[in-house]
Amino acid sequence: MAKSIKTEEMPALDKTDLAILRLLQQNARITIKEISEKVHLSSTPVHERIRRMEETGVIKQYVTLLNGAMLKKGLMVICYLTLRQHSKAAGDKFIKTIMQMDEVIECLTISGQFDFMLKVVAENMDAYYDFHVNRLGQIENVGNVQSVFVMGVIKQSHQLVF
Amino acid sequence: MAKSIKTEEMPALDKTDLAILRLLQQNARITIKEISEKVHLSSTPVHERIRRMEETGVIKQYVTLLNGAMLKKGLMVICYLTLRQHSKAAGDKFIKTIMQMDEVIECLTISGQFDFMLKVVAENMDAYYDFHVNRLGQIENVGNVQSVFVMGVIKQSHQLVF
DNA sequence: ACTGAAAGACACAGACT
DNA sequence: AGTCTGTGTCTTTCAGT
Repeated sequence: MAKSIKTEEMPALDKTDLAILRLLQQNARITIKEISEKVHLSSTPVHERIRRMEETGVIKQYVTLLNGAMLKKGLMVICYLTLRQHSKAAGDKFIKTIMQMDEVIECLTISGQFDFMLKVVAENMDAYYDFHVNRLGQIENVGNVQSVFVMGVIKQSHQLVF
Repeated sequence: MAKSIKTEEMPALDKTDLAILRLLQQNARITIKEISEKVHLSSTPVHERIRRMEETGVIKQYVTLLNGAMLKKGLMVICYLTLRQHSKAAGDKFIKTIMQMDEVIECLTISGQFDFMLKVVAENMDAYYDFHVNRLGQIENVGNVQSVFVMGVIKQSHQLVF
């Protein structure tokens, strides 16, 4: 008999797993040896636990965060928009287009008066204006668009395990 | 004699630096050896370039992205708020409080009708309600608060170098 | 599920071009 | 600014508890 359907397969993480995740969250390039010392285990079980968490999908990705201002990506804009029609096909087409846009580093579907929230990076205001008019504006089915400019980044954490 | 003051020290990144960043962005745990092979260099200059980019701050941090749904952090909320007074002291006090709140994984100062945009993670709606009333609501100087619920994450990229 | 040992791979520093 | 080479350290596998 089949097990009950779950949205996410839960691999039952223990305290050691969470301790390992806490360390990896803060520094993805930490060595397994250093983790082992901090969680008071030899490197073998730490290695195996990380491998398991990568496989089950608890660990999604190891990424490097870069300084936008030093890479000509100093402007960040939050961009809200509605679609004119909300059919599955229309939504999928919009999503497919957004996925290919490198400047769009985040896209969320949200509650409220707008359908989507985009986080867009650009070199400056001219570049953003170009994106707004010539790239967003070219997508069919896009209704209202509203831009909110980010004046400062106070906090940016990626820690889901405290 | 002192050098002229710059907001960001520009280390003049060349194509090789950008290629290295592109690889590190996608996988922070990639080995230097593997990078060297892909950029057609020996490991010594790659090692030195990475060290320099870490030091100058182009590389900010290596982080591990985890699956929120598997860690009882399935709910994401965008929370907008205004402060009642906008003095430097009042703002700093608010920021200090936000910094200590683990559930707040992002905080931006924004243009428009609100002062701040917060990204908050919670286990479920009850937990978020508790955060809203007992944690945010307890901070003095907070004026209007508006919550927008994230229904789906379409895209989440951290790539500033394409 | 863990330890400890051992082999292989890698990082890192030095000498040199 | 790069290659090559050596040494020490880390990863990864395996036998054993």
